[in-house]
Amino acid sequence: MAEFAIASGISRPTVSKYFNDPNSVRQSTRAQIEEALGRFDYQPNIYAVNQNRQMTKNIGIIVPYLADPFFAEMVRSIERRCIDAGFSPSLFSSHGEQALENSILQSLRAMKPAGVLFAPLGRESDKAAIETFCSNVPTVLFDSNIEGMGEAFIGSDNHSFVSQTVDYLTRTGEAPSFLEMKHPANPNANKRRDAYLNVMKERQLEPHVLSIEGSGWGFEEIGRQGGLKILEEGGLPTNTVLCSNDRLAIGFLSACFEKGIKVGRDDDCDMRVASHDDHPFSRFTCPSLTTAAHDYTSVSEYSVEMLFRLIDSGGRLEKREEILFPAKLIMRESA
Amino acid sequence: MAEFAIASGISRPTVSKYFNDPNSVRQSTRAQIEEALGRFDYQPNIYAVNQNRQMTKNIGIIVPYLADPFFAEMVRSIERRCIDAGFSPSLFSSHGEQALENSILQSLRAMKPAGVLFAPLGRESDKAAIETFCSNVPTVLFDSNIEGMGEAFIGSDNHSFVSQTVDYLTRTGEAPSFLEMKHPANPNANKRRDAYLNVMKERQLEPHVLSIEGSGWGFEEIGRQGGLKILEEGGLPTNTVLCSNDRLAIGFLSACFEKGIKVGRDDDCDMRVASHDDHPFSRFTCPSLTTAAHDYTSVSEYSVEMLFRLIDSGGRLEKREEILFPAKLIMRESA
DNA sequence: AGACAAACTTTACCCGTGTAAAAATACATA
DNA sequence: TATGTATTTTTACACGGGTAAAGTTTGTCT
Repeated sequence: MAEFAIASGISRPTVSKYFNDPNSVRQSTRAQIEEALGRFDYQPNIYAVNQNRQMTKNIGIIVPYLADPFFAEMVRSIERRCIDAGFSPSLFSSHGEQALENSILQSLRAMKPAGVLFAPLGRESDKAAIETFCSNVPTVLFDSNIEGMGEAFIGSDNHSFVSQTVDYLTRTGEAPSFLEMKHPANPNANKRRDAYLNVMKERQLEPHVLSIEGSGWGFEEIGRQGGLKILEEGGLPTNTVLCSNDRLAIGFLSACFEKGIKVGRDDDCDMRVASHDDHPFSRFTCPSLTTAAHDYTSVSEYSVEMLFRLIDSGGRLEKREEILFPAKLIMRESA
Repeated sequence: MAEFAIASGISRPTVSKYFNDPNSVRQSTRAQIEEALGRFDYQPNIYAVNQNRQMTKNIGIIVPYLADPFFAEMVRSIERRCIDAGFSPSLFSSHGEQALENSILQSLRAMKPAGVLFAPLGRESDKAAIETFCSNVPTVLFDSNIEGMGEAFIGSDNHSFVSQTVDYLTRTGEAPSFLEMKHPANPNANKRRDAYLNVMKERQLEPHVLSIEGSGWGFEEIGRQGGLKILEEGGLPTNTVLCSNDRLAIGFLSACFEKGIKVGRDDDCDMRVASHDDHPFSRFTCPSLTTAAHDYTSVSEYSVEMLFRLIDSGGRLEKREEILFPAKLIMRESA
């Protein structure tokens, strides 16, 4: 940088100031530096910069399972917003493993990021490790809430998802049974089951929860296996099934297909299936999946904005904020 | 580190040596340091470390489109291997955009990584930018080859994919037409078309290439739209369709379903559909998709190993290596 | 026990940038 | 043109650890 400063005819501290914020120097100075930047291809050493800056311009993004296109889409949107705001996002996936989540937390702490956007594993998370992390690094949780951790949580309103699907299904046919994993990895699943029970009670309908076995993040296979078992045992109490999430539904639809059960809302169909999330593939299932869509845009936009607010206010919020976005019903062919 | 050194009773240079390689110090010294590490939670400042080390322990991973579960799976495997070897992987997705790919290349250069595993966008890539990058950073290309760039390329043998599916389909029924995007983003698509034409010629069969419109990375939607158009125009020359890749096939299957065309290998089916990649969701399509599987494990394992070899040999290989792994036919219900 | 190599300590300097303080200069306004 | 303020220059130190050189200690082998 010293060399470059000489070459540009500007002092090193001023050049340093320029790189921290091009607008902090006089217009003529800026032009002079940028002219020199055109001649030489100097760029500051990020390690030296980050060592000395009181705070880095890095933002950590942690998702529980990147092979799920839902998170991949989320990440795309979040990354873009971070870059546009002049931050450097670093992406990490826990790949469904607690050990990996913890080690990400540790290496992220070493990165001294300005802030972190964190979608935890959920049930599999090491609460103590997360609590320690959140007390040291400004963190906004998204997608999966863990009570009291992080300075804010941005997610979707599970009750809104379920009430819309239940109401729609009930209005257009038989009331739905609810298909879920017995031990779901993601806490949203529990909220959705509770919402289902509440909504059914309010509507004075009899709830039927179908809990299937399986663990991990291979939801499609779990949905398929569980679906096959239920269909073979003939244990379906209604002709309408509401799945906890789309990936489970994708597996369930494939089980129905294997068993020759026709899914859809036409008269000649045996069963209706609906679900939640608006997974990127749900439009391409056979039949296409009726579902409740996340407000992807709002969740990612608001998560990032909340993090920026948190960073601006020095890493602490007066009180923990929780913001939930409602779902939007997407009517397709499966129900 | 000075404080920690005093606390542990070991000199700072020795502690520094320990962190670079715990085995480089005497066993008793190591034990003493690790005992102190248990009492204090000191960890070296990664920025200071990386500023001074001649080479960082970072490895960059770039994929063209993270919302494609194929790449997400690949990344999982690659990350794990890097971590196990003591490196810190940094993941980037170009999200299908050339501008993003270029900016990733730039920020990666600033990270001075020990090496980079790079799956380029392909047709959309800025060849000049990539060439500059590769000449400055030890790079191994994977998935998509760009002639002459990087020190090595690890990928799948497209001819093996296509010859296996074509032979299987021909052996068990009508010879396939080939469905592809007219302007595919990924160079593998061109190789697959050429392989199809070659194989058909060798077998003395008449080839039929169905090129559909569409650009970008939303392959499912492209496959669906193109499929609908073809089916409506009745332009299908055979009752067997081989898709260039699974995502296209997923879209095509959904078009078939919409049009009431029964896909499968039973006598009452109208059409057979097969494809390539063994996409994580191809098992859950309706019907499940017959496809040729990537050797995910070998490709990721070998890519990482090749990169380590490249790093060990100082960033240059005697000659550029290209290694292709054959496919494995996965017979399911669609053909 | 003696000899020798391996490992460690001490000392000192380096990396490339942020940042503070004081002095000097540029610009804007009346 | 004088005055005040915004910028820049100069100077100096800090960050946290890599690494080299010289001297000292430890360990191993005969």
